[in-house]
Amino acid sequence: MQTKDFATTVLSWQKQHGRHDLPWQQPATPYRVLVSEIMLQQTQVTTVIPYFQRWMDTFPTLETLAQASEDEVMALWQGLGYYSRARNLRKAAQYLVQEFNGKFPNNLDELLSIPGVGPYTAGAIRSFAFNDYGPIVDGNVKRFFCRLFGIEGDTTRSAVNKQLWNKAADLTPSHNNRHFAQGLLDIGATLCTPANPDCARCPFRSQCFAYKHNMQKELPTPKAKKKVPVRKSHFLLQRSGHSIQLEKRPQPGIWAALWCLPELSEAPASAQLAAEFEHTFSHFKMRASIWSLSQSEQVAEEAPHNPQCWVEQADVADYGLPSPIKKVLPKLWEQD
DNA sequence: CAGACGTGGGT
DNA sequence: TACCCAAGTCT
Repeated sequence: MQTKDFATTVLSWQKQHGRHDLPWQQPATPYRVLVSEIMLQQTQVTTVIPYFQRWMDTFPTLETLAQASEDEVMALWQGLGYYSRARNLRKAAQYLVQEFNGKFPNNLDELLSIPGVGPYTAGAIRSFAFNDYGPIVDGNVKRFFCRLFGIEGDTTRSAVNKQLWNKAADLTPSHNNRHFAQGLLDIGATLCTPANPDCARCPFRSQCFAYKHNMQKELPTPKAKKKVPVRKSHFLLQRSGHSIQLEKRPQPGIWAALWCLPELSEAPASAQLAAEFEHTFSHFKMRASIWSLSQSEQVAEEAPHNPQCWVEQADVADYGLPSPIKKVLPKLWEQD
């Protein structure tokens, strides 16, 4: 298929059936595109929308973000996951203000030098913000291309990945990139879905390898699934009046830079079990116990390596907490 | 290269 | 329920 034919079909479909009312599309300024693309990494559109709105209300410009504290940023990002994105987004704003005088570069190499911006996001910024040639390969495009062209094999393998990027580079037009990129994503997100793709409405049906060979379920090649290990975690509940003790999580590691109950290396000798929870991450399952010490034992703690603080119940919302911790907090406040 | 890195929606 | 996996990047 020729580049022009492919692009023409995508653009035509996009105009009629694509998404035109996503919050970050109007207006698609470089800053708004950057924020949305970082938020959308491995995260669904419906989850991102309220976070994006709150973010823009709080940090309307690159400069306001560059001046924000890490804690402010983490508090706004709490619940969205992959928190390095939030730390990097703040660094990105500072970097762009310092090194580029707050004006976004539009070439690939300089975009790739921005913290948290990889090949996909760099291409997305070029396409969405500058309407320039900017090939993108994300999960949607991978799925669409693997089916359309009959590309087999684990898409995380470098050879397969390279093949997909070469396809994208070839098929991406030199005009109308904003609508082309959106069309590519929308075809993947609304037609060429992981389960039960809507082939009947697909403009590429007649050329699709997977449709022709009835291999929609086999393509893209499913990843080998690994089972996640279980790790035991212990947290310390210390209360004083209406306040609770929090500790800033170290970096690197899970929940880095969030505030959390202090984590212990093992269960305390004489302590009361205040609560338990299980939380499954992408790569392990946490089985957590929360321990409260009696009044007399409360001071007996080693010098903390991480910042600690006491927070009033009413002020907890100002702190970025891990989701399962935030969920268990009401149960903890009820206790004596 | 393989693993770390979160959470919630959809089936 | 359990499992897949989402507009990926960094180390």
